[in-house]
Amino acid sequence: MVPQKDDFRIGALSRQSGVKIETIRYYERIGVMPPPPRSQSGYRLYDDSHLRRLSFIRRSRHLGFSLEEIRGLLVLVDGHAYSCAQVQALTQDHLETTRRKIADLQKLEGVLGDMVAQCDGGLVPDCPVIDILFDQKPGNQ
Amino acid sequence: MVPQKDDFRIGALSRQSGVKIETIRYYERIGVMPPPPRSQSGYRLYDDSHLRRLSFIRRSRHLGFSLEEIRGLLVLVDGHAYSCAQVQALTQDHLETTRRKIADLQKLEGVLGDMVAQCDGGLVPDCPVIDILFDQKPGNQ
DNA sequence: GTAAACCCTGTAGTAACTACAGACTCAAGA
DNA sequence: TCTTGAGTCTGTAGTTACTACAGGGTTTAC
Repeated sequence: MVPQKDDFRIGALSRQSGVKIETIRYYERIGVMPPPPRSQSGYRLYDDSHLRRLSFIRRSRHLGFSLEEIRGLLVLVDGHAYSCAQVQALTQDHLETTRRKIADLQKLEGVLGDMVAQCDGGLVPDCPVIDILFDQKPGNQ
Repeated sequence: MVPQKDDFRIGALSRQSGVKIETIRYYERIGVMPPPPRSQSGYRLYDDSHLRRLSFIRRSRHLGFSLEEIRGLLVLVDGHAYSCAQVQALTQDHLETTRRKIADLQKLEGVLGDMVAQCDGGLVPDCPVIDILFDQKPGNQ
């Protein structure tokens, strides 16, 4: 492929996409980014389609999709065979996972909040938080 | 140390604590669990103090404390030099981190929910979720 | 021409585990 | 007592998603 005016190297792609150079190379290695053409000196040459794909990956990562989930989405898109139903199902799954994580964290928050509330912040080596973690609740002694 | 009646081996500790054998050995390797005495044949021998410490670690992990945070707590406890104020501060930090995670996930939930809501689940290769991820919002074309 | 920035591949590290492999030990049953 | 399977050991490597070099080649700006 002859270098084109709109080709850019990995540093430029990194700056434009907000994804680190090393991460871009990692994505290529694990296959979610296609290997781009190279210059005579071996430099990777990217065009706008790569930038769009990388931005897709980045947005999806920011939304908490795992790389494997992103790979699944990209397989659908690359094959031009996806249906809106398929994508919706994947996204719905992810949404439900997110909700479960929130619920788990909220339980945690509750427990932690209770623990902290039992602390009077004194200067003595005696603390209800430690007791709880050592399962030495006042009722257990 | 002469084997004592209340000594038990790693499998028993694993069953009693709910922490896997390999994880126990990992905790020892990274220093949050002390190396226990050994039998003549080289088997690790644990007593109730180890079980208590491991349960502390497990509870803290379940509460989302990182191993490094747990290490910090254990340093305080081991030195018998902690104050309730120190522990409270660490726990409060952790509580605030948990709250931030919840907030982040709730934002995510909102975005994902909006995305899914735009899907009519059709059978055609045309999906607002994909468009959004490719930054091809209707208003961007 | 020079020096710094850029890029390459390969390797290894992070956090918190997890899973072998190969070899030794123990315990239960015959 | 012998046998066999379970238990344990150390060492190594893998998981996920990056991240950070090292050493060497290339490009760019002054």
